[in-house]
Amino acid sequence: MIKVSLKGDVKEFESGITVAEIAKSIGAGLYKAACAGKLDGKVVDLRTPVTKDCELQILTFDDAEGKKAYWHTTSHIMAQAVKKLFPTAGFAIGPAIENGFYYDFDLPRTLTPDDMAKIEAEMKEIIKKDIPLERFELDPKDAIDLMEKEHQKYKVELIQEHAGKGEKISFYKQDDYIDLCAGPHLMSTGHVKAVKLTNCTGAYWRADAKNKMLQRVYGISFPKASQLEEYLHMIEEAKKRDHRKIGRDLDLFDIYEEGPGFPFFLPHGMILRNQLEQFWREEHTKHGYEEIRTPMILSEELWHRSGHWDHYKDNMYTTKIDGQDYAIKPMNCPGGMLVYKRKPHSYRDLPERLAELGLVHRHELSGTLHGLMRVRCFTQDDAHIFMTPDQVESEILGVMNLIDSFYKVFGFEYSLELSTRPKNSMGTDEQWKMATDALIHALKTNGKPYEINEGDGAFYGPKIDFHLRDSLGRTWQCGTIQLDFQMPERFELTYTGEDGEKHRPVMLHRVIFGSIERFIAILTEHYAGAFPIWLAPVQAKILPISDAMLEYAKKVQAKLLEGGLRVEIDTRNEKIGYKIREAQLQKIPYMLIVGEKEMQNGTVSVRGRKAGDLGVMAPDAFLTKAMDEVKAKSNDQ
RNA sequence: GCUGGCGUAGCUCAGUUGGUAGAGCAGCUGAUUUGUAAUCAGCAGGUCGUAGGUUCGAGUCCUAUUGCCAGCUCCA
Repeated sequence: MIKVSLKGDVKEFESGITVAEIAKSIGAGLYKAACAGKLDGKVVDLRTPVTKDCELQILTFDDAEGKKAYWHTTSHIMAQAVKKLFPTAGFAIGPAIENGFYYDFDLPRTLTPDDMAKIEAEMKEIIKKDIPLERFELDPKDAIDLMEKEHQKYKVELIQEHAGKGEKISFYKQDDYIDLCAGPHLMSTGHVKAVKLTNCTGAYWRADAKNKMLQRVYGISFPKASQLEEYLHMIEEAKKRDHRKIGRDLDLFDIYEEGPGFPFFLPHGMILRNQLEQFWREEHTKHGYEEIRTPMILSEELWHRSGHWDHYKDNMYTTKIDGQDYAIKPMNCPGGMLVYKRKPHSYRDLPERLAELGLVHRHELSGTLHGLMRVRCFTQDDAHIFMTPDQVESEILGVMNLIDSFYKVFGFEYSLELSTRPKNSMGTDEQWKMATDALIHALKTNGKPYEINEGDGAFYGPKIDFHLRDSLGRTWQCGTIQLDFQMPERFELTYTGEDGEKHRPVMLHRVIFGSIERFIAILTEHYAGAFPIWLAPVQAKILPISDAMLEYAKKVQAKLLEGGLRVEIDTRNEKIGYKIREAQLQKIPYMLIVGEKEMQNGTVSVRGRKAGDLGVMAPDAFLTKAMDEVKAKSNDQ
């Protein structure tokens, strides 16, 4: 007999009893809901025998790991359905992802929406039949034989990779469908309830464009039909937040066919942008930065010197002037180098923090363009910090704090990633080690958790990236801090030290918004277009009830404009309900309704876009309230 | 760039087996002068992404091209 502790409740079982059987002994409901087990903190398959005293947790769909097993099983059900419809199908990989699962198939023809419906119907059949998933293990050699017999070349390739580890290879079998898989899985297909295939696209085997393109089918499943409906509803809601749609609707920005990847900023978008830039300038001035602006077109020779030509020329636009070769800047750094070199520097001048809102152009692949999130021309809120080696850490920490303070203003969550030396890079191992160690040390001092992306650094140095999470759960790289020992070398930057000798400064590239364009896109989706009052293009709209109040409305507007508020009047001959509806749809923070009563009393009736009717007040009182909120950058409107 | 889907009025979309385009909203005009999310009526608006081809005839079928969308890849 063995003792198993379940949420602190200790029970005795026969040694060798499986996790699933333990779940069953507790109740049929739990058995049906069970997705996997957690044995002494380790996730295990439900079929795992328990042979010693332990602590056990039965994982269900409500647990992250359970959800994964649930979705992964659904992906196997999809594969079984595909095998029935396409007996010669090749199977690559089919993991659970953040929301649902996918499976990559090698099929004789491309799938149509009609096929998707058929696969879905077949999956429902398989679920109805409640086919048990059986787990078995083979030696690597036998595993390869089995998959070769099944004509599964991708699986053979996967097993060959695992073979070296000398472990047994596990499989799961449902009827005639056998799949290589580590698990864990549900006990049978009937435990999966509501299923929906959501998308079908191409994807390369091992994500390499040189390999064959497979067909990736995405789907999601839930234990209850209502949960599936809720999920689909949430997706619909998220779509309404799409910055491309809101951008057009609110007159913020747009992209036209005439300039793929080159966005236009419309009047309201320009106000938003200018507010962000103003905030940015104020903060940078406070933190000891000096703003510069460098030219957009510079000679090709400069880009050879900087190393961009060798490492980045495929993404660069070029032009000829008077027969000479020039390039349009894809980054601001070389210009910054020239500015640093304008005069001799003393160690007393350092750090020199040169900031630049620099418009850069990069030739991105056409298929990667996405609204303002990914464009071919964008403004980096760049800065290059030149410093002595012993200033490196405090400068990095200073930038990390500055970034943190910016993101807090918008209420953003972010995660940190450290990217190390890529294959195609400049500099010596020693320099890279020094730079990477400096970043790691700063990260440790800063104390926030971070992930490491091996080989994902810039060609001139390692970096710390700041990833913001958007309303759809996608993460976008915004802020980045990149340490650079190369550029100062290449441009022969120097400063005179305390010892009177020439020294090489260290340089830091950094951005906070990353790209103003991308940041505005994320903001637009984050707020669903309802920007806090300090950013709102129109902060208040005066809605006269009839033409008789127009004169009074203009007086109120003049007063508020005078006070620094962005105010418009809806002068149209429409009913008040209509004007309110329009202002609401335009997400204007405050509506000021003026009718007979307000005109006589010299007041305005204030309506908040979220709060509704806020009562009557004098224009001055409203102005004070609104301007206080602007100043506080509050998001309470 | 690759794979697949799509491209009709400013926006959202109809358009039947190929027989030379239609609605709602927005716009304009008129009436209405209105109290917290859509007043009524009229008018105007499109060489159906572009270029070829098939056909007596193409928004509809074929080819190419371009843009958009989803994903791969890439990255701020």
